[in-house]
Amino acid sequence: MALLTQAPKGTQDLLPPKSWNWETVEDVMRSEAAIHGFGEVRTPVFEHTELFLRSVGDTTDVVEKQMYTFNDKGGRSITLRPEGTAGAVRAMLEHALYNDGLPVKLYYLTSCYRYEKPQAGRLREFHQFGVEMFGAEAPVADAEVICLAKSIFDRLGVKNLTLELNSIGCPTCRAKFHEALKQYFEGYKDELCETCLSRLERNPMRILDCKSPVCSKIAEGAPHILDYLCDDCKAHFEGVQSYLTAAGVEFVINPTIVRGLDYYNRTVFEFVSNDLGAQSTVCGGGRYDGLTEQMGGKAMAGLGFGLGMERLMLVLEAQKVELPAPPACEVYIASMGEAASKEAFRLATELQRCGIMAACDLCSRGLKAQMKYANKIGAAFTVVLGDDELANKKAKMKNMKTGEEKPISLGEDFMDDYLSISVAAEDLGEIAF
RNA sequence: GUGGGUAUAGCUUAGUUGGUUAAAGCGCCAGUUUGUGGCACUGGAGACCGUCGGUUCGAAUCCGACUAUCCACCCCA
Repeated sequence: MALLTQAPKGTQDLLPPKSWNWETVEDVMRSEAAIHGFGEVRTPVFEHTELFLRSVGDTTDVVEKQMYTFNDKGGRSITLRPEGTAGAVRAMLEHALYNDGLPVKLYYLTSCYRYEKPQAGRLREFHQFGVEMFGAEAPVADAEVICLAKSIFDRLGVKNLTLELNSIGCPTCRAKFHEALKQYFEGYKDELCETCLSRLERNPMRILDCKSPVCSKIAEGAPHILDYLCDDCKAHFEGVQSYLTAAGVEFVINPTIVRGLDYYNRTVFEFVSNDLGAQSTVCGGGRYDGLTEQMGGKAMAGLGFGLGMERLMLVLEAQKVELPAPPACEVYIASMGEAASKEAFRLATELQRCGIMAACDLCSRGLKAQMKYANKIGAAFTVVLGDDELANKKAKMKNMKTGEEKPISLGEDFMDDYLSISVAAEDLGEIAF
């Protein structure tokens, strides 16, 4: 029974008026993306499973245990996208967008799916705003992408976000670093937690990220990746920092940032908030220069980020950030009797055709109930229609804030009268549309 | 996947040591001189007390399992 009346675990319905807040935030994102020259890409919710194995990495947790994978009726292995980058890269390569000039700049606002145990800021269906840039190798590109995220937060008025920055080098310098890490942690084999012991062989960098007090204490003395960067990677990382500084963007270097998706190299970054629970990363991203080639396409530099919509909304809520109120009804046309009901509907329709938010009775309610309803939906004006008004082709338009009533024609002058009354009220500051 | 908290109207909650028709506020609907909202008053609808099973003469209340939800680990956005 609950199957029929309860949304699946880890999913959420988005309802008014909250959905209005989402629209507002999404509008800011679209607008900032456009300002920075990014165009929207919409890719399928599902892709061939192989795509994620190759891009995200077949030993990552995301791929190993969190994907919604199934066989379709044609026997293909299909997966609901667990993140946005893979599909965007695939689409970019498939349609050879690099022929349109470089860099290619794309953004998306989509749902993603991961089979995890839900908790604060972590759902099975969640939504990401993300951007991807291809064909730009210079450090300034990293800064541009980071600045785009930053400008979204700034425009929304989000406070207390820390930009944490790191470089995880290229495959060459990372190999040396892995060796150094292994040597260091081998010395603490008896003290490391169980998961970290298994990480020691597979991916020692992850130990740096462990939250257990013992491991993180040990990790404090571990070698820093930054000391192992090759000359090119070092120069690139310094370049990114200098461009960020030039743009006035503050950041802190956090050598423990380790992204859990295999495709990252060089620059990685996160925007973290104290207003969230354990899932404190609102936005995370970085560079993935080898990815296009690894996916069998043209070798191109690439970078981008994903920004969690649900987490951002949680931060906005926690910080009580003021967002614009949903648009309210401008005028409600009440009516008594069938003839008046038709006239009310006709007038409401006429107003709506002019882009004015108008409403009339749809529930056959009494006048008093209609007025109550008008008040409830925040109508700035009401017009009451009865037999007298129909006979005289004249009615009164009431300003719900001041209670003042002004005559309005029901004939050809209706729109003119309506506009002059509403504009006058707006000029007086009595209402605001 | 592992651990802990919670589960009573749409929402927020009360429910005494198990004891009749499970309560309140908000919200919703309708009235309070049959043509005017906000305020106030009156009334109404709305709950198989998460589900199943057990203990008992009797369970919202005690026990167990399951499910959902929240939080943390893990992982990440």
